[in-house]
Amino acid sequence: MPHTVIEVSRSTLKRLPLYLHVLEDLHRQKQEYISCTALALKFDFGSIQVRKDLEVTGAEGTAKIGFRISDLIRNIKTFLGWHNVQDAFLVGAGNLGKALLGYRDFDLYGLNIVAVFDKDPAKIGTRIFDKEVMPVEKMPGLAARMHVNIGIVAVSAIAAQEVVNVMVASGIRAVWNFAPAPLEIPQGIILENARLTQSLAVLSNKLKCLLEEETKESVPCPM
Amino acid sequence: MPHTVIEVSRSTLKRLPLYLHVLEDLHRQKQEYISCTALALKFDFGSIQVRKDLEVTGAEGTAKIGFRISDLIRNIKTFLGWHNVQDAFLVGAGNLGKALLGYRDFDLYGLNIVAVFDKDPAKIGTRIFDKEVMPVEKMPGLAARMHVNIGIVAVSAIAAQEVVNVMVASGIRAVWNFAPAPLEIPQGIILENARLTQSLAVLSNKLKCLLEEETKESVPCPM
DNA sequence: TAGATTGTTAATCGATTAACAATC
DNA sequence: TAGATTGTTAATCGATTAACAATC
Repeated sequence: MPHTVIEVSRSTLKRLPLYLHVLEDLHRQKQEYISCTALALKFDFGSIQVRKDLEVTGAEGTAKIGFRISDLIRNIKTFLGWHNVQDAFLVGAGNLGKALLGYRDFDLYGLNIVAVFDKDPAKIGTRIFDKEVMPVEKMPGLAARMHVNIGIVAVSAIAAQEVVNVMVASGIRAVWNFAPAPLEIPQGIILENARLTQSLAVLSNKLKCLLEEETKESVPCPM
Repeated sequence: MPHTVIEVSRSTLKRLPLYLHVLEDLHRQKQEYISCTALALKFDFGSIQVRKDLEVTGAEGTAKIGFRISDLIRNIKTFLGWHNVQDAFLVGAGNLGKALLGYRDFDLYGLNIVAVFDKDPAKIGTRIFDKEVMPVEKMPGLAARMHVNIGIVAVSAIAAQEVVNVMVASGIRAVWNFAPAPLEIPQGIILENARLTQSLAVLSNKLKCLLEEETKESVPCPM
């Protein structure tokens, strides 16, 4: 049987964790089934979209009843690869790095930060959430030994490219970048930007529009 | 002259800060002009898209030369509303809250965190980056007095809805949410989710695909 | 002038939405 | 049975890409 390529849009991929959060919540409340219609009510998009999205994970529902919540959770997690927890290296022991280390739920999302690195000699050797901060030079050796695939960049924009270069040289396959800088990576390495300023840009523009509308008695904002 | 509505896609809005980062970098290096072609090289999308995006900000270039960098920076910032810095309240003095407070560049992006709130009595009264943590109950009074429009939610998923309710009651117009929970807000209030798990989902799925490709000798990943 | 680049209009592509038969 | 919901195919909508004239 030929394994067909499942084409998934970035948009769908981004909505799946939203469903997951709600589903896990309902699961804790001992609810067993949910329909797309009911699930869609939690969001500002329709039930057809929810059904389409769930379809890609291979979830199957029953007419009139809906989907078994435990099945959906399992399907989404498997689809995202969150069942096999991946080890990750974090570079940057600043405020953001600390926040990421302190986020206890990452293991639920398939991520396990196993080591922290920094360039600052003052930080090296200190412990953050029970993890020792190590010099960046130690990354290549450790990456190879521990078979780590994911690297998290939590340094300044200026330092980011250099960090990524070390990561790539260390054999890291996927980079999660929190620095507000465009990074250059070789073909075959995955780069995902978690840029806060993108989200802030959307917020700012909408707010600007809203405030202008009020003061200037101008045209309505497209919201 | 009739003020026409400028329809801007969310995608364009999200790319604008990317351009801005690069442009500010070039500006620091005293470069004066740049063409769309040159700017596009920094990203994994084409020059036509860059030109289209810049168009919405009202930027004007000259053939053969390109765009004046200082003009572009001004146009983008104005378009996003980042020239008029907005005051914001931050709720949640945990690790993420601290990281956000410590991010010194927010004022460049039109955001100025003026106060921090928390529910935890142990945190109230302490100082983080020179800002005193106050009880959430004080928010409504302060919001009205200080005319604060933006509220930043940096609390757990369970506490998030409650926090937003207080924000809305306080007269907050735009909510920037970092909690992994779908929030209900009344019409007319802006909600923007900065969810890390969305970004992580994309990364995880790509990595899963990459790793499966290697082991199973299966079909290539759509990257 | 020649060639690169802008500005704008048209074509393509993909994602969202709608429609409807099948099913429990 | 009737009605709600799934699963799937078709239509619409919007964003990206291409094409090309205008311009410096």
